[in-house]
Amino acid sequence: MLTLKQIREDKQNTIARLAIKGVDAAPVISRIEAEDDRRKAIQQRLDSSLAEQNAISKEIGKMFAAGRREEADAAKAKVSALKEESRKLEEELRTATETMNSLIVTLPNVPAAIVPEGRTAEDNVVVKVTDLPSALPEGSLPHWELARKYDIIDFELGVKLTGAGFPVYKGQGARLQRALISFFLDRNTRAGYTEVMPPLMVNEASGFGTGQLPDKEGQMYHVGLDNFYLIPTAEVPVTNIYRDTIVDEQSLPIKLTAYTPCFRREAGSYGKDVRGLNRLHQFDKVEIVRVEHPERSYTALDEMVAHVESIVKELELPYRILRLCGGDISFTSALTYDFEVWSAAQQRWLEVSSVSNFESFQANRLKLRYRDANKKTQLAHTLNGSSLALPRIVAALLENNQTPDGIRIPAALVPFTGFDMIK
RNA sequence: GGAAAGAUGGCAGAGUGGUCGAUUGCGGCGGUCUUGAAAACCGUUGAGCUGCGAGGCUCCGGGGGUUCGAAUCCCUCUCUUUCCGCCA
Repeated sequence: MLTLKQIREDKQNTIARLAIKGVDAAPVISRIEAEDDRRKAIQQRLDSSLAEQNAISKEIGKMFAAGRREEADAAKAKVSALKEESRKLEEELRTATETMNSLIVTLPNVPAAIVPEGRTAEDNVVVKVTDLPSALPEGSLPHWELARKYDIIDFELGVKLTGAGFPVYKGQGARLQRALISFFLDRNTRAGYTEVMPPLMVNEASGFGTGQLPDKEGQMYHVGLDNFYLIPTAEVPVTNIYRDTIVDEQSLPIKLTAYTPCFRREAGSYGKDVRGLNRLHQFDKVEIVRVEHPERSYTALDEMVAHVESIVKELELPYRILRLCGGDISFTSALTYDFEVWSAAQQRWLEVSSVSNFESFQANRLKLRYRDANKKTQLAHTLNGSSLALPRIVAALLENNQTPDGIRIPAALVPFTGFDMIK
């Protein structure tokens, strides 16, 4: 969520830039300001009432000690009256605060200056694109047919065990999954990210911390008996490590990487988008997360993009990098780069990574702060990105590398798979 | 799953109804001493809201209650530890 300070002190700029996300923030901000003014006024009245109650209560203690019982009884009556008043004020304060907060959380993060205008994915800016390979030979297959041909991914078996979107990886297919996970973690730790292995279920507080709750409740699997949620991404447990914490300025940047399965209900998805590995309910992903000093978060974002790019290159996949436009960027992000790899058989781009700077938007909700040189606490900046998500990488590898002799494994991956062809 | 004990500041650990946002120790920071360091000594050291400021308010696991007054009493939830049971 945005900070009140940001909204009030940088009002015109906030309104102007939120317009890039297609949001008319002016009316909401006016209401926030009014509610905040009301809140402050009530709080002042409440505080002075409480201060008086505290003072009198202390006096009462002394009166009793001195045996002045009648004076004490009179004072008691006075505090009772004040208490009645403060109960009402507390109620008013609560409603004012709740109203204000419920308005603030409707505002998305302010996009960075270089976020392009636009409403749909069509308006995203292609920052970089590699050459596309020449068309695949006659008789080339999409990955779901290759998966069957080589018996490496069994979608029907997953339906039997669980349901659609829960594939079973077999033989070289299973080994390829494990190899990719190891490969990604290896490259991330080499780049200075510390590996963590977090829980795959989180409590409500963590869901709120990264903003999945309350809005996207329906997108997560919920374990009712214990009130836990299956994580939709490692971002949730890993970022929540820093919920309600104050870190030393010297400890920044904090760089973490985690492999986890991800669980998503994906309610409402259908058609070609969900074919094969394109969209699953359970999939594997390696994530990178950074906690940064505000002055360095955009440098960090560039580093992360360069890092992810280097991995995609090692996999020898054609790719492009997009800077998302105002309409396509997520609610919480200030600037996002998407990586897409080319699926030769499907003739379409597949998103495999999304790298974002949230500035202090997430940190404000998390209460993630650092102590600066003046010992003041400041909100840190958070960033994260996929490095990388497996299914669509696998889809592209299978399709792009198919040969009459089998599917070729890129050289960088061979040490991890232990084979160079899927046959 | 059953039983018992517990949750206090970065950590350890006092505090069972009033002057306690909290004794003390460790750690951290600043200083004295020293060529430098260590030791010793002195000082300082939680967070949030509000106010130009002085200051005021809130927070002792979460929520609720009793009381003029709650870290302290009551209810409830969560978690931790120990014992028993079960178990990869």
